[in-house]
Amino acid sequence: MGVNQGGRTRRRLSTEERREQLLSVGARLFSESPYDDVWIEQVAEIAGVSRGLLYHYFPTKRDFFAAVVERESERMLRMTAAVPGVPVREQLTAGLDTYLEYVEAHAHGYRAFHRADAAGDQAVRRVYRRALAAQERQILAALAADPEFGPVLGTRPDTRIAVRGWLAFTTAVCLEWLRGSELGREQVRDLCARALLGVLSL
Amino acid sequence: MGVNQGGRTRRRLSTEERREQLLSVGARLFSESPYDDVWIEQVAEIAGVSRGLLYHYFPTKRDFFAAVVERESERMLRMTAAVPGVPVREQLTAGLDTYLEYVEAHAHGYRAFHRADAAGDQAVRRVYRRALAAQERQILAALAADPEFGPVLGTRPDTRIAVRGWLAFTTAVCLEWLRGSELGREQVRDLCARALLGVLSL
DNA sequence: CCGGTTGTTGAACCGGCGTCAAGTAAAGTG
DNA sequence: CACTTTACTTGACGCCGGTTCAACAACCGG
Repeated sequence: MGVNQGGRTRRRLSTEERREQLLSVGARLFSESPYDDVWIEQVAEIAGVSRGLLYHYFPTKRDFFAAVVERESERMLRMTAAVPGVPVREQLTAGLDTYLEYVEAHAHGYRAFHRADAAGDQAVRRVYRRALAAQERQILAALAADPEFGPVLGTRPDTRIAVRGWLAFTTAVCLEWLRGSELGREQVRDLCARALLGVLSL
Repeated sequence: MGVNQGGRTRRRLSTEERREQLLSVGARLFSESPYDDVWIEQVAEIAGVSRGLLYHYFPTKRDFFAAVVERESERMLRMTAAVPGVPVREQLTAGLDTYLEYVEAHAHGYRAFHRADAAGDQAVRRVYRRALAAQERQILAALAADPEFGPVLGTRPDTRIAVRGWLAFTTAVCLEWLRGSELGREQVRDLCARALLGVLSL
């Protein structure tokens, strides 16, 4: 009694702490294995907690996954907020630098986040799409505000899709980078920057 | 007796026909719902067949999904085979045209195929990655054979990653295109072509 | 030290996957 | 028209992971 399977005495955390811990474990597991290879029991065991507790914090496994994705998307958006007033060509390099910094620092969460693209159900997808749309909006706004790009691109209908595609490009490159890392951060940054300018080529 | 739930008399197909039919139904369902929202029973019912028969053709649900993905990847590679000798700038437009033709004609399969990216287990992922690697190889070979691109790009380490990223770009744009289709096929083609040339910009 | 609040447990339930044995009937073969 | 072959059905069962819920125990105020 009073002990769990690890042999340590049970610790009672605050709701916030426990929630955070569970999401953290989830991010790690979901980054390593696809959705249905992640056992709810596995999450509980690693967290040193019972299966039932997870269902106290999250209604279903999917909601749990959605929460992991949402937490990561919030963190990502917070870190990559645009700096208004600066020309796109400069802002791009700086923005990509912080983005890549985030990717390196939260590789697990980043991978888990991008699993929501194809793996999730409607609810998970909605969270994912909202995050993507926010990034997209951020970029489009920065482009529109720039005297070099704004006037030209505003009139073209494919600008939005191009930006969305570029996000997919960047994501794929980053995931590949995390995987093998045959490239340095600067190379990745320059490649992605070149890609955006190329896609929008005038 | 002698009738299944649809009320029609049972039809006996050849192994190949039945297999093809099941994969076809699978492609449709997997394109509409994520992996675990697709019941094996649902597939059987739509095919007008018993649950047991599916397990006669495919050992497990995952093998079934893997077979759907593989079938689609084969079809895709068959249709987008490169034409040697032709300069990349010309080949690119033609190749993208057939690719987009494939995407439109087999939208279900295309979507189902790209679910394997994040949804599948190891076996499914392997099939997916093999298909992607084949496309990548195809493009790299075409680039290497071209007098304009070959000599320059062969020396750069980021060419492979750039191509992989471009595939992600193209995929994202196509999925978006299928979804809302605010763009015409020519626009999508030109956008993707511009993207590749831009990424490889010298 | 006691009682209430609340984080937490353990076990049972449910529903889909996967198995199997025994059979049914549609096509080919003579 | 028998006879064989084999695609296909049926239904029952075990298993396993997601999900539920009543009871428990750790902390806190009095």
